[in-house]
Amino acid sequence: MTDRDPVDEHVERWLPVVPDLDPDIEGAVVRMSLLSRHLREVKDRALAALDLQEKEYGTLHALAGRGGRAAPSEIAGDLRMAPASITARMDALVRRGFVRRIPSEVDRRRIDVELTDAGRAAWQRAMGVVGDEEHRVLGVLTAAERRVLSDLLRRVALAAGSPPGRI
Amino acid sequence: MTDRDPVDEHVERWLPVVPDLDPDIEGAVVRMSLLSRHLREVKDRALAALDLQEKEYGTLHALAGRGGRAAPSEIAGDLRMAPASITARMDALVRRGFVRRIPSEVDRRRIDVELTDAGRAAWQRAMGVVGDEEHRVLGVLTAAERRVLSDLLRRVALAAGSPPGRI
DNA sequence: GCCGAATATTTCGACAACGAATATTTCGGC
DNA sequence: GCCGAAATATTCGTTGTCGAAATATTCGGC
Repeated sequence: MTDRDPVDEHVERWLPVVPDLDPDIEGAVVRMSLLSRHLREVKDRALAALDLQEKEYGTLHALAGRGGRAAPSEIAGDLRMAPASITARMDALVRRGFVRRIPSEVDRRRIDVELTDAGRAAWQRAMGVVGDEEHRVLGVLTAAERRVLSDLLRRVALAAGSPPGRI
Repeated sequence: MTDRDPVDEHVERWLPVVPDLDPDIEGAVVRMSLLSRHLREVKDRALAALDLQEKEYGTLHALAGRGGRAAPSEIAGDLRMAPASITARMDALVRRGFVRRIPSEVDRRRIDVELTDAGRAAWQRAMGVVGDEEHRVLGVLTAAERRVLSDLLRRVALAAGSPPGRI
């Protein structure tokens, strides 16, 4: 069968003291958390070769997902962050020349953000790197297994009612 | 079959612009991240009824997992945090009377932290709440499906080489 | 037309985590 | 026994995020 991982040892250590601990629930919960963190870290390291931080890429990606132009509050919703936090992120991207601010013509409360050509180019370069990392980590499973995994997670997510966002 | 979730719409929106996007990989990655976040939030809300923050519970839990007494650096490793960050967490728990600092007899560089009776009681009360939330969220899957999910995640985690920790 | 409520962004203050630097102690080689 | 290297917890300065307040604008009712 498959090997044991650190989470198995964690569960084994806890079972005596918490008899009603479900190893599969605990295992799934802890592994999801660890894997999400791990993925963020490997993406960050891979993106460093392109002189881009994971959070910069995430912001560019969300903006590209809105067609390259959006309101800051829309980006905040997509990234599940507070609107106030977007200001600093956009400031940094503006400084790097990846984004420009454009006051909306129709609603002068809004100050849209827009990808520059350099920003779009950086995003496109980085997208491959991020995809490769995801593929590399999930690549130990067969395509069929990945389908099973994704389907199981979808059912949990639907029941949990986790709100949309985090593109 | 099962319903669609927001991640499906996200993937559908991106597929035209990124043709080589694998819906199952993207789906699994995004859902793991969203679910981990969601679990942390529901735990935090549930623990609020016990006047405990999720991070306080996590620290108490890690300490209990070490038998109720440990070095700060050990707790930092278990929680995958920087040792420097543990100082403030323990300060707060000491203020609440859940933890006390005890200079080690054998190695005077170490200042062990130890659960008080009140700390152990708070942890035990909270443990049930956290377990219930995990069970509630993962409960939409059958026991056999949870086993499949946990096994798939173990294989990914093993291949990714995600280091131990985060009890 | 005007006024209050709602909306959108930004600023501000607080907080948590980090890395680097610091102080103290232990360990190993001589 | 002693000295430099390693280890341990802490302090300090920086960064990133948040919620609340501030500012500017739009909308709806009258």
